[in-house]
Amino acid sequence: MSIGPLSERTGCNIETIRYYERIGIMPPPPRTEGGHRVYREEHLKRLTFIRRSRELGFTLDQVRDLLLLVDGEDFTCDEVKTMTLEHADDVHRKIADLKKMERVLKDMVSQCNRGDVPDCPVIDALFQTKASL
Amino acid sequence: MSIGPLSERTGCNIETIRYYERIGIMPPPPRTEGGHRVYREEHLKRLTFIRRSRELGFTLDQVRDLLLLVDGEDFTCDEVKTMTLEHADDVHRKIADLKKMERVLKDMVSQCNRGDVPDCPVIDALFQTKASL
DNA sequence: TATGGGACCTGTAGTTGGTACAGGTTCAAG
DNA sequence: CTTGAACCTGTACCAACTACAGGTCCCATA
Repeated sequence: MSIGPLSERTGCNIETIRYYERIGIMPPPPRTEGGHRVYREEHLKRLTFIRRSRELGFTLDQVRDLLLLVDGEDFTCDEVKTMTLEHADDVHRKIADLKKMERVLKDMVSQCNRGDVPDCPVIDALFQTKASL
Repeated sequence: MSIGPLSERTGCNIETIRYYERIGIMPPPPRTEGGHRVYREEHLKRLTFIRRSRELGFTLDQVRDLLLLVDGEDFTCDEVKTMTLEHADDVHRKIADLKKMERVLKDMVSQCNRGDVPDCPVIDALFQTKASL
């Protein structure tokens, strides 16, 4: 399988696959005589793992750690669980922050009923420091 | 007021203030003979506006647009309202995405009760493509 | 077997929103 | 007048890709 099909089967951009190889989270595959990359099922599996982890918001550094555990085969379920829970906490905090933002934005907009006058409560609110965030 | 005090009063990093000037969202202030930047209340007000907008998750491009409206003084409340609502929608979508992530992460972890065995349902799940996201 | 064009190659630069120096100058207090 | 804190410019770096430019390879068709 060349890089195009791998890209299609994983939904991962070709440039991104090469990027992953460059930064060392995908192994350099064998090449044809002419220099084209040749992939096998193991590469597909690994790339799927990476994409799935990224979709779930793990950073590439976290993915690297997960892959170390996978590659070493000496990981414990507990280590993985800890990493995942820590990440879940991060996500949880982000959600809380965004909810605050959303509330403030909606509050500002709700002040705003006056059509096309130039006096704008949203702009006024943005000039206030730390009103309610 | 020099850049240090402006930084302290706005909570905005000195390097960031200079960066904002470089990209053109803060106006170049007058200088002392020796070349040090000298700020007045109007700069403080503008930088506060920028920081507040950033805190609420507006991108610098959006801030630029808001500032155009503010500077032109020909904006209508309606334009600002529209921009803010669009941004609020973005935030809302991000929250929804993160909630999905959180749910999947917690689901994966909940499979995981087995202490220190090497067989790990989280890792297994990461090898699965698009199980439930 | 020749050929055309799509797929592939490398290397570099750009994106967003800053941060982190290095190496030099200025300001102001004592 | 000295000294050291604050300031200056310019460049490089971060994540996680994306987007070229300019060149090469592969393989299906004629």
